[in-house]
Amino acid sequence: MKLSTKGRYGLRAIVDLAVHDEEDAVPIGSIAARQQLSERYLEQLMSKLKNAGLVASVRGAQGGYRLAKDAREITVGDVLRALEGDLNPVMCTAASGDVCKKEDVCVTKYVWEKIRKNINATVDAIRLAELVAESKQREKSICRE
Amino acid sequence: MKLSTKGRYGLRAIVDLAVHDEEDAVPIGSIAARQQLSERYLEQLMSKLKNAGLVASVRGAQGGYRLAKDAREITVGDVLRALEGDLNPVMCTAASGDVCKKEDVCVTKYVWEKIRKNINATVDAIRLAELVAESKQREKSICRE
DNA sequence: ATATATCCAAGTAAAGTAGTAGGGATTGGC
DNA sequence: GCCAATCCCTACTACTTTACTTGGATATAT
Repeated sequence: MKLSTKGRYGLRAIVDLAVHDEEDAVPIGSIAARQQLSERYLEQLMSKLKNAGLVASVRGAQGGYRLAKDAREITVGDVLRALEGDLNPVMCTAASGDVCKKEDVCVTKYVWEKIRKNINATVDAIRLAELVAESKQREKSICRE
Repeated sequence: MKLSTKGRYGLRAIVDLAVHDEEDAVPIGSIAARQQLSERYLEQLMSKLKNAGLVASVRGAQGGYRLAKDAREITVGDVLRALEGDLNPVMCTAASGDVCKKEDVCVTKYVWEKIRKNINATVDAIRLAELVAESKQREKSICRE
């Protein structure tokens, strides 16, 4: 019942990107340096975020990434699902594909369904913009001295 | 972000035990047969439930397991934590041990904390007795013909 | 051109999962 | 007392997943 590094690193990365998303595109290298992540690994995570339409890339020199939409329009749920796949504690409640055959007999399904809904509602209620605001706030308070 | 078979099988097993918990202790073999689980594997799960004080064992012939307390006093949270350990999406919010050093800088911690609280609140709100009642209900409706 | 970037596809060591296997300890019924 | 049923405990193992690393190809500002 753990989130993998994909979700953990990836969320930190997109928050970092959003914080530094001004005129210029933000290269992976600078995010990796600030967040102390492997550059090559982060590359793969950004690729997932791009495929999900959350970030856009600018290739070539002076290239990098920027948010594909406003930080207020991106939820933590969007980010985590892009990185981790379905946020679903057990497969038998999965939206897609092979559903459990014993579903009318199985009482525990009710439990998994409830957990699934709660997790998704929780992460969908948090917007990237909130984390960005909080992050900028902290940065400021550290630099005040 | 998946629950392992420990949690999935174990919850089914303790519900089954609770349903059949009358005069006699219920042996692992009969639970395994009804739930179609490996007897030897289930043994390990029952051992965890026992260590957590949720079930009690009766050794020797005609032995088996029974609930250590009333099904109304056992929550799904108790069961899942006994089987899976902390229901915690990331370690840095763990109650015990090595806490993340960057906790005052890290905005994502807020997210993990929120998920953790929600998951635990969800599973703590479901009592074993509810699942037992539901399970008996279904059994009855199947046997009615 | 060249340096700076993203992009794409494999490969890999370490850890975790889902069991299996072997044997020991208890106890009810004969 | 003996046997069968049962729980108990520890190890082992095949498989899968994770968390990267590696090697290169492609695009573009200067």
